[in-house]
Amino acid sequence: MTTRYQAPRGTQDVLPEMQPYWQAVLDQAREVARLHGYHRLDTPMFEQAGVFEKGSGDTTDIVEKEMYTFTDRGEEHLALTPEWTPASCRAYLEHGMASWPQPVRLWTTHPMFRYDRPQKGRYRQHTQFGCEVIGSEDALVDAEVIGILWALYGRLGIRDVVVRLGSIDDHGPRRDYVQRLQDYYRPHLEKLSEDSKRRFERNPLRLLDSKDERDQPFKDAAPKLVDMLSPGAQAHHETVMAALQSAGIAFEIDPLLVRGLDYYNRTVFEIVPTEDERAQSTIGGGGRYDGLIEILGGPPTPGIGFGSGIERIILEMQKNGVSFDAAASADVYIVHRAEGSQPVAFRMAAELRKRGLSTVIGESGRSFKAQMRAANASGAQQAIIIGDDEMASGTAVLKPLRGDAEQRKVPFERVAGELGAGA
RNA sequence: GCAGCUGUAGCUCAGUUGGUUUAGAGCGCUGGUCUGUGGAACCAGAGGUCGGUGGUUCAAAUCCACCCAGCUGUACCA
Repeated sequence: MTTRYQAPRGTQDVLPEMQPYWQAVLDQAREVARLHGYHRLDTPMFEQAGVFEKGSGDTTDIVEKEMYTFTDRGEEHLALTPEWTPASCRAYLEHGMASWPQPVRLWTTHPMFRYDRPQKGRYRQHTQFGCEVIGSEDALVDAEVIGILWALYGRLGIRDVVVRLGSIDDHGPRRDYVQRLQDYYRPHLEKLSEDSKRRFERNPLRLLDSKDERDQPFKDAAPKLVDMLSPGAQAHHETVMAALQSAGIAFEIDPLLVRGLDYYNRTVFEIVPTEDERAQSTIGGGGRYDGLIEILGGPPTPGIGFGSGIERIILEMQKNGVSFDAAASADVYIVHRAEGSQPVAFRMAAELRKRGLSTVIGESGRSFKAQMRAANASGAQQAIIIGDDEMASGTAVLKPLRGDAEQRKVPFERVAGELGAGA
């Protein structure tokens, strides 16, 4: 018994029946990006690991526990892309995009790799639609990228989603806030969950994000960052909200929204289904990262962007009842069974394809009945029948498979012209 | 990472308190009834070491242990 191979844990095959969903998402993503004036950028599947270790932050879960890293034969320390933002910033610096007209608006669809526990909507390899705007600190750009996702989901038939919006201020003022937060929690430290005790030291902001029962009593009275933003961040936040409001984008302020990446400042957001309480239901999320380019060795340069998981978008589409008719696998199906019919069928198929008709040739050895069944199942509009009589007379039978039209005889050399003309 | 649930043909599932040698059904697939005409019907066939390994037993799909995979929640995140 040979072992049966299977797709690696957390990866999946996208079967033909699912391709219409992918095609729809990819098409609409491209269109929405175009409508907003974004340029496509593709980056490699893997990068020097430092891009993420420095860029994403080496205490983040993504880098600490989830990154696929490896050393190649040349002793280079590499990582499969776990998120796109640092990669796009690396490309921005490497290609001197600072000398392009600012800001630079970029988009992509890119596979992402994270070594975490697979579940529905959570995979070790998934694909994200991502947009980044580098070189602008305008709050209107924050609203713009949120608007891109909003437009995309709307075009794909996804209803009942809401933007969760927050601001986590700039890095400087945030230090003061974190101090206050720790002062608040310090007396209660013993009563907190184990996770939260750890958070207290390593990432105090996440204290507010806890879902543990024991931590709930302390959350309400805790100081909220959105209530004490620095003047600059406050004005920025208000501009974003006003813009979203004017565009009719449904959002709610989430004072507890803290995202897992170190580089975020000011605007952070997620888009979630209104009704769905699942842990991994977020379909898109992002935020501002004004310090990131500098961390990667560039000049101070503001930026903002998001990622949205295509697999999760498709799950939402299905929940919203979006479906696609099974596509016909051919326009024309050639049924043939006669001495010497193979070259005739083969050549006829080539002629038809030249005229743009997708054409499939039946299996030479099978009975007429079997081939006709296959022709019907293919969804083809027309069957072409070539048997002994046809070979003798040099004419093929054209049999419409869908309408009421009668079948007719057409000389071999005119078949492609007859069918192609109507196409 | 932690906790729980699940695992029998390609798919959806039956399988009685462990006990008849070749483990079943529907759908799908292939073929036939109809060696030249699809959609319907009928008939037949192929396809499973019952997730894997080891153990208990005269006997395991059924009981036990471990492993693998999927799902659910949680930590995180898209």
